[in-house]
Amino acid sequence: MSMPTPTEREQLAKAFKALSSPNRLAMYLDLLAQEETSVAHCCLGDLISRLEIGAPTVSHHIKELVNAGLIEVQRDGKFVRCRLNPVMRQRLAAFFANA
Amino acid sequence: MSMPTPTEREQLAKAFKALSSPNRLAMYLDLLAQEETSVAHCCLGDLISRLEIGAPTVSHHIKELVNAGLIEVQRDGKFVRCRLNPVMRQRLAAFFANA
DNA sequence: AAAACGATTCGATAGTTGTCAAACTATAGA
DNA sequence: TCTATAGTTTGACAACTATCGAATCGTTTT
Repeated sequence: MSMPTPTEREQLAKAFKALSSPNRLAMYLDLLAQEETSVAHCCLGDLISRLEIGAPTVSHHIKELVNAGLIEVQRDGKFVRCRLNPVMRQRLAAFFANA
Repeated sequence: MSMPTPTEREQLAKAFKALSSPNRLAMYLDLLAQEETSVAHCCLGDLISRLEIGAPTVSHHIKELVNAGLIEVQRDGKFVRCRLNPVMRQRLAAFFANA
């Protein structure tokens, strides 16, 4: 594989930082699982109840994941829907893929 | 893909944490590049001169990368040779791989 | 309009981490 | 054995971060 540019490197580091917090990784895994079972709807409340951390913390973590390009959010009435960003997922897969 | 166990999740978080520091990511990329060009020999001095950080810091980072299972080291006389751990690389590729 | 619900923002705090300088250990060569 | 080279350990510090409680905002429902 080709070496990332400095900018790409920063984005990678940012993504890894976002996934380095156990709770944020758990959130990412949660969304991954949602995707597999094709349950479309996943709002913050779901994450809050599954992980055992408060709403402000979840909100903060979501922002980090969005900022790292790992997930996307969309307001839908009272709720905020979350889903993985497939582009970033693909990029990370490519990063580790052998030769 | 199947969901990781809690233990696997911890290991993943640890690996991501290790790669979340820009300089550690740079070191990992450096070793990745070495691998592609099949230059066998890469000691800490090489990393110290390419990145612009002190020897103690590099030593510390190497320990983190080893501890996270991302690289392996081996003493060889005065030098410490570093290389990627292909098993972990494979696991991370699988983690992001689609379906 | 009022109440309820979901999510965000703000301040504060305890804990973590990247980095350095100085001192130290280990190996190789003269 | 002395010196130079490669790497490690220790102690310290500034910067960052995960988390919380309280207050706030936006939307829906009554």
